[in-house]
Amino acid sequence: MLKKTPHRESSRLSREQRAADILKHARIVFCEKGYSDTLVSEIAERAGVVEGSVFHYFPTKRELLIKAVEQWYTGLIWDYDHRLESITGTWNRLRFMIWGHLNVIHEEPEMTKLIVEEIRPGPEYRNTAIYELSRNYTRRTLGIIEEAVAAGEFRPDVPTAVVRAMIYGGVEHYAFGFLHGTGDFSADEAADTITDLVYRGLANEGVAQAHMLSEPLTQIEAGLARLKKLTAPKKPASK
Amino acid sequence: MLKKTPHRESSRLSREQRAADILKHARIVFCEKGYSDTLVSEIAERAGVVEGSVFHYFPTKRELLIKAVEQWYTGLIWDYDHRLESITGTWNRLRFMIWGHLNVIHEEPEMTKLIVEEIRPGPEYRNTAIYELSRNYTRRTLGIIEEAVAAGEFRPDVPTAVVRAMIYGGVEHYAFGFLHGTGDFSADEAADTITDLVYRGLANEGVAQAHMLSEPLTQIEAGLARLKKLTAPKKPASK
Amino acid sequence: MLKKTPHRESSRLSREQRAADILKHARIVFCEKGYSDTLVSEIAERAGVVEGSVFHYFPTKRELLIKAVEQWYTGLIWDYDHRLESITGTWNRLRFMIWGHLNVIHEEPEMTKLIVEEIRPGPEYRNTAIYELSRNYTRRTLGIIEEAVAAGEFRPDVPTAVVRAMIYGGVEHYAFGFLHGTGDFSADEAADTITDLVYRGLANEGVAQAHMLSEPLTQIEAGLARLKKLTAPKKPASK
Amino acid sequence: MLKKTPHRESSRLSREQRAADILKHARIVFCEKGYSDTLVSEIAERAGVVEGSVFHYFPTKRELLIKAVEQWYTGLIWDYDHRLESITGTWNRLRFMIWGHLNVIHEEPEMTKLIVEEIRPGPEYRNTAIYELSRNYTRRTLGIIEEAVAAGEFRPDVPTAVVRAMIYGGVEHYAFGFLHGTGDFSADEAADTITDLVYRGLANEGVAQAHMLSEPLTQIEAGLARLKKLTAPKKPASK
DNA sequence: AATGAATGAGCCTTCATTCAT
DNA sequence: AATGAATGAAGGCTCATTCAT
Repeated sequence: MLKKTPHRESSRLSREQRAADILKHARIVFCEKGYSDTLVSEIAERAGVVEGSVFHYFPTKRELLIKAVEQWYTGLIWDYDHRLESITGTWNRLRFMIWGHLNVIHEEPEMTKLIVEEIRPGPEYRNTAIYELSRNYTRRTLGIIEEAVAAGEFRPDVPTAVVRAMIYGGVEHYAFGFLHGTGDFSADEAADTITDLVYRGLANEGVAQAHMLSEPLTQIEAGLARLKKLTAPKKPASK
Repeated sequence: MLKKTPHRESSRLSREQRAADILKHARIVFCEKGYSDTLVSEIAERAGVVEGSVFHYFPTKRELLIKAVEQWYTGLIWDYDHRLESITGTWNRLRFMIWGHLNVIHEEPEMTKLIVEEIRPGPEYRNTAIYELSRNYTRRTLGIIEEAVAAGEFRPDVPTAVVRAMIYGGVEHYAFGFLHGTGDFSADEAADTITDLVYRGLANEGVAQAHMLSEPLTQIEAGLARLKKLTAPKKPASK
Repeated sequence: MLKKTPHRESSRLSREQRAADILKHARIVFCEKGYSDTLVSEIAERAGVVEGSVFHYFPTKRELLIKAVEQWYTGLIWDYDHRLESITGTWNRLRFMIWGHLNVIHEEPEMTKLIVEEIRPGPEYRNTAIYELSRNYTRRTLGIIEEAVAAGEFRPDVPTAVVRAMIYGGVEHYAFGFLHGTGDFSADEAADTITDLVYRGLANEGVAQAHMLSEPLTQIEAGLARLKKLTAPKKPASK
Repeated sequence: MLKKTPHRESSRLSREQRAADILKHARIVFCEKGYSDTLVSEIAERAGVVEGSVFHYFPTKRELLIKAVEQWYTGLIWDYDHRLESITGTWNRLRFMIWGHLNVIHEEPEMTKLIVEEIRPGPEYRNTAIYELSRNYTRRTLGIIEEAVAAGEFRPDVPTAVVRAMIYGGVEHYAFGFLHGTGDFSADEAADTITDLVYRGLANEGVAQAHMLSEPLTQIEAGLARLKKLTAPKKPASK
């Protein structure tokens, strides 16, 4: 109750800590209310600072949104990217990419909506780290396909850009109802179905039979890998 | 208390004509500026009526948007639906559906953006004629696939909902860059590629043998699937 | 289904009937919604005419309100005024006036609110038939008091204007909570209490005892009169 | 997107000072024009701030009205309440309460109208500080009466709620004409008359004998009351 | 007499952003 | 670095009333 305390009692934080704090609360509020229903004043309030302070760290509300999502997305991509490394086999790797996307949508629908409906359509999307990260990440999918083509597992004339569009577009379209509060879906089941469809659509008929035989085996492999994960130490590196 | 001088010079139109007129101009302005940058006053001005008159016919700006898009969309669907009738053969019919979607995006990118970015994410989408029309229309695609399945042309276990998602989601994802001012695409070429991919993914050839060969493994698969169920529910990737 | 029917099928009514019809519906809507929440368009709709027609009969919405209330009020006053005639004795007549006011409030709270909160505070109140009717009616109360003064039953120096204010103001104040949805009251009990209080306040102490003795007797008289009403033919004259 | 140039020349005030300032000017304008003829923009202008600033402090125009009146009313009640303390004697204290009410109406008719015609009928009245203050204040009047009853100065069976209604309702009804620009009144004379009337109505003198004399009749009275109950409930006068 | 399309003035309200302190 | 009072441009929406037909 010392009257001399300058400004409030807000514990002195370093510039980075304060910014991160604001970012964290911004993300929460944006998720709860959506971009345009979010008031900067509410973010400020929850972060324990005044409105003006938010603008010290972030020039505009929009920038705040982008940075908040970027921060989250960076950790996410890093995580998934890392987990991909330990997976082998075209089918399994493809499935992981597809499952990952489905799973993020399922676990973090609000963040997904923010990206899909706010960030992406925005004019500045292409200058965003989200765009860059997302490009790099989906390129993994292309890489998997290209390797399969090189190995003769997939047809040599696969139109990779279209395939990528069908995978990611298909996943998002499939999950649209869930994102808008209608129904639910299983990421695992959907991942299996989609992977299968894609795999069949791309498979080289010349070697199709052999690979189709190996398909079930790779699934067993994948299942065992997941089981192994459960017995190993929990989440070794999360963000 | 306030005296009004109605009528000015604007010709007296019937309710329907006036409403249609306003709708037409609304569509133009919404396309040019997007929903939130559109002023009702500008729509009124272009339609040659005062702002109040717009609200005489449409209770809110949002309703005006929906009705304007609905009017356009109804004509569009009618047109495409009609053209489908004269096309025969699974591949051709499938291609027409895919090409149609690509073509609309290509020819009317602003209307597409309005639907994809404004109408669809809106809370009232499901009560919209657009939703209904669009459902009926995409059901044609399912119909084509189901008929091909019945005829033995496609595999019997095709997951139609996923296929539809991949077709329409794929198309929209593919055209995303174009919609946002980056690059262009050929509706015809893309239609060919996508149709091909889908057709191959669903076609029946060579599947029989593979299935017979893989049969002994299905029991192991089933067991693994049960294990997967047990490991999956625990949010593996939620930050 | 004859296409030639001019205008709608609205049965041709005489000017008076049409006006009365509009008035009736106006009263209903005004009661349901209050003055400012009532739309002229709704009155028109319920009366089966178009908006413009309402303004053929009544120059403004306000005038419509006043006329609607006047019509109702005229019948009401006529009714009560008529019933007063058959009542004798200062206490009984006073009680009837008080009970009447309480009873109207209790039976027609919406109309009461309209008069108290919309009509009376309005600038044109004094030019209203409601004002005139109401003045004439409350003058009955003054008459009763003056007669009692002349008869020596009440003190000679009774300030009649103040008494009237206390009676009517008191009744309205007492019923205020009920009018606004809080609680209820019994018109009969309140009438007894208020009449008693007024009577005592005005009674001539010189003859107080005698009259106080006769009080209970006049109540008996009144009660018998009411019982008689029940056995007689129902509502002989109700506008 | 829009650049603003804040501050102009208006001196920077503390939140409380600015709010109080706006409140003061709001009260003035509301009194001059009445609630609905008051423009928020005018209040802002007089207070030397922009319209938006008013809404920075008060969420709605209505809230502004309520707060403005509350501020005034609080001071008023405090003042009168304080002055009551130094007055002794039932008659004197009663008269002060009555005179006070009359006096406020006479000195601040606009504020009175605001309360009586805008605040009280409003749906939020019961959650208002005005309601609370007013309740507490009029309870003083009840206190005076109850003390007089306890002291044997007033009859033991005084119906306090009805008396309060008659006092306050009577005062307001009496002053109605003045409030609406017709005539004037003397707070002092009216206070005397009303106090006298009330006092006589409640005083104990001569009552004892009358009651003793009338005792045998009370049983008949009670019986009749029961009969009355049976006849009353049937809407006797509802048109 | 009846219609009903058209009016139009202006209200209340929003909220990201600024900058003197 | 942090504050927080002040901005201000505009925007959607209302609805009684008019008058050519």
